[in-house]
Amino acid sequence: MKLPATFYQQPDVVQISRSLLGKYVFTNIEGILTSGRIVETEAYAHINDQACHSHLGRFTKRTRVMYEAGGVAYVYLIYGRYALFNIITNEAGKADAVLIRAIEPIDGIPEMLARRGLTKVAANLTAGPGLVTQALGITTAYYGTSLTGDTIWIEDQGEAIPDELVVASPRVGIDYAGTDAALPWRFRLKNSKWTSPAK
DNA sequence: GACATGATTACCT
DNA sequence: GGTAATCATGTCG
Repeated sequence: MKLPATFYQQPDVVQISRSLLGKYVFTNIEGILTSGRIVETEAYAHINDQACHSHLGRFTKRTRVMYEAGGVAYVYLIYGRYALFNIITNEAGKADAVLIRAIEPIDGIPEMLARRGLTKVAANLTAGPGLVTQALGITTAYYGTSLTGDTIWIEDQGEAIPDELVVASPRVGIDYAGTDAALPWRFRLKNSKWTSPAK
């Protein structure tokens, strides 16, 4: 079941971030179908969150797509090397986002290995936001792609993650955000070997 | 138009 | 555990 636009347009980005655990992200890029079970996410809120790129209503070429209605991809390049994949949520103008940090590889594993330049499946295949995009074939060319189309989408396969399997902790790599860096907006599946190693 | 830097990862010691 | 790689974006002039 492909998640509909209404799922992404709910108002609470932290709640969406939490509920994306156990969902499946698919890409159909260059004729190759790949997918993975989402095991780690982070929430970024437009309001009261200095770590969010849209903080204080910044509206630039990069953040433009964040202001669209929930259900589009926000992809950008970090450190000149890695594309990071975010899902825009909330209604148009609210500019909330969820970063996909790690997945458990499911479909198209040989293709994901090839894209990563690896020969066998290991924990580092998709454990990290820059690695997920490499494995799935997502690049900045997919900036603004609708998640209700047939290129990148998310499916609910009926799996519900109980609260005791969810670990909430501070987000990674945003020390510059001051007190907001302590918000427990990173969600991981407990005991999953596919979550990212970064603290 | 110049310049500093980051939602990171890989490889070296 | 330390650090180099590498470039689009944002900020300042």
